[in-house]
Amino acid sequence: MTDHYSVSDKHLVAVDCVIFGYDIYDKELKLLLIKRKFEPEFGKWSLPGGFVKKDESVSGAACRVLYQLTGLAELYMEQSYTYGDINRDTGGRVITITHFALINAYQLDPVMIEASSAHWRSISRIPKLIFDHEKIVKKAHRQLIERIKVKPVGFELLPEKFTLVQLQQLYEAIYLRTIDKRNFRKKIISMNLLEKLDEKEKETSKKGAFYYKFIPARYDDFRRKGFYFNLDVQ
Amino acid sequence: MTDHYSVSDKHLVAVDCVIFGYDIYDKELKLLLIKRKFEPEFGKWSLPGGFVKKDESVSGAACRVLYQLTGLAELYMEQSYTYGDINRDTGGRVITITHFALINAYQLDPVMIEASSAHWRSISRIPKLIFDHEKIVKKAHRQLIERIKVKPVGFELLPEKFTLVQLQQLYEAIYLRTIDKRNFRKKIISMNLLEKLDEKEKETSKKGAFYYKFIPARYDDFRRKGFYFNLDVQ
DNA sequence: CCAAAAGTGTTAGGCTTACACCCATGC
DNA sequence: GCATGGGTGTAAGCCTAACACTTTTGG
Repeated sequence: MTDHYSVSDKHLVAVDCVIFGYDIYDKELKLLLIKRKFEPEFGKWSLPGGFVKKDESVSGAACRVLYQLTGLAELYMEQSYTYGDINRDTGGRVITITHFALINAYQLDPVMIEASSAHWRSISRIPKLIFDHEKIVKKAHRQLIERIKVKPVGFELLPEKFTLVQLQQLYEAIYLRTIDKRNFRKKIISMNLLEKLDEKEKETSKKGAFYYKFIPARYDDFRRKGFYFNLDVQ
Repeated sequence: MTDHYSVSDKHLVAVDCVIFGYDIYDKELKLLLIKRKFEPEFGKWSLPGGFVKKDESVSGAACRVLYQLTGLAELYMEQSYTYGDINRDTGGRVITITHFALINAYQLDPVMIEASSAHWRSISRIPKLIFDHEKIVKKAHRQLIERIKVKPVGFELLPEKFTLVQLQQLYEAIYLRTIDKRNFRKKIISMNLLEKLDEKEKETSKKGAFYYKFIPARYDDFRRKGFYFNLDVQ
């Protein structure tokens, strides 16, 4: 009998990463983009990516790409979608499994970023990207919006200590709309997942705003009891 | 400079299809499974699948697999998830992009099914499947549940004319729980997407139940006006 | 006339939304 | 003392969930 495995076509398989970051100072959701370092499309803006190797899993490849770019392991990462059109990459037939990652921009080593010629670009001012990368970004952003509504992943984008104002601004930056302050606070506080610290953030106001921190263990506990996170608020 | 494309590893890439069907008579959600026709795992239960060829897109490959198995084109199909662990397939390193499809089991040619040694199996009595196919099925089923809550795709699984009782039973079969009859009817009727026919289904009751049909054009119209489908009901 | 399935409304409570003023402090 | 941003409560309305009886008709 024929060996279906050995007679079948093989393909280049890549991973591309939509890396989201957030800047509490200019209050914008950002993407980590690179200038492509090889042909075709040398020097053009692109998502960070790489080919999947023989001896690594697809998610392993995504982690490697992230690690090589940022020096960070253990980031929040999720598979987004797989793009497999024949001519999506002008350099050859490449199937790409895209992922999105959330990183706290403050953990990031600026030297590393510089070395990779990577740059943060605001989600609302994305430059022209190669291939189908703009479509990939749009889809990942829609998925991020759905995700932060129902899973406490927004904290991955913030420093460990943050104010409620900062948390709300993060959600506004992702949703790309404003949120009612009182409704937002009521909802997040009522979930009982935050610890209010005694310390205040005093850079942005005279009165100062209390810092909070997210308690992952409490979320895990509540989840086991059937609780659902929800920050879908007007 | 090195050509990153030509020096990179290539992989076998497959598609696997989780094909959902529904039987209005035994009121169960079913999966179309096949007995594998080559080694390894010859003769074992498996999802229908196939390798992606050089000259076809990933979604094209999924359509081909579906068409070869069922003779049907233009089915509802959606990409589910990509599985890329190194040893997930014992026959070799294969990355698979899974899809789920919804088919109206009555359109299906039984001869075709027979020829492919395919069989419908109830979702609640899935046999042991090869590789990671059980995990694939679970994820696809969860995605189907989320999808039919917010998109009118359930009608793909029913004949063109159906009763409200049948529609509710379909939702119950997918959700794997009961739904309150009055709440369900109120909600689906209030969406104004169904046309009530004059004709009655009289096989299952003496009184008979009115047939309805789904009006896709009305859904498209409402969607454009910002309406959201929702059948997440208790 | 009776068994079997179809069909129908109402109410209570919870959740979402909308909305405006006081507080604390540095300058 | 005033400008700036932080922080707080309530009421209306909508949506969801719970719940039981009547209708129709073939046999």
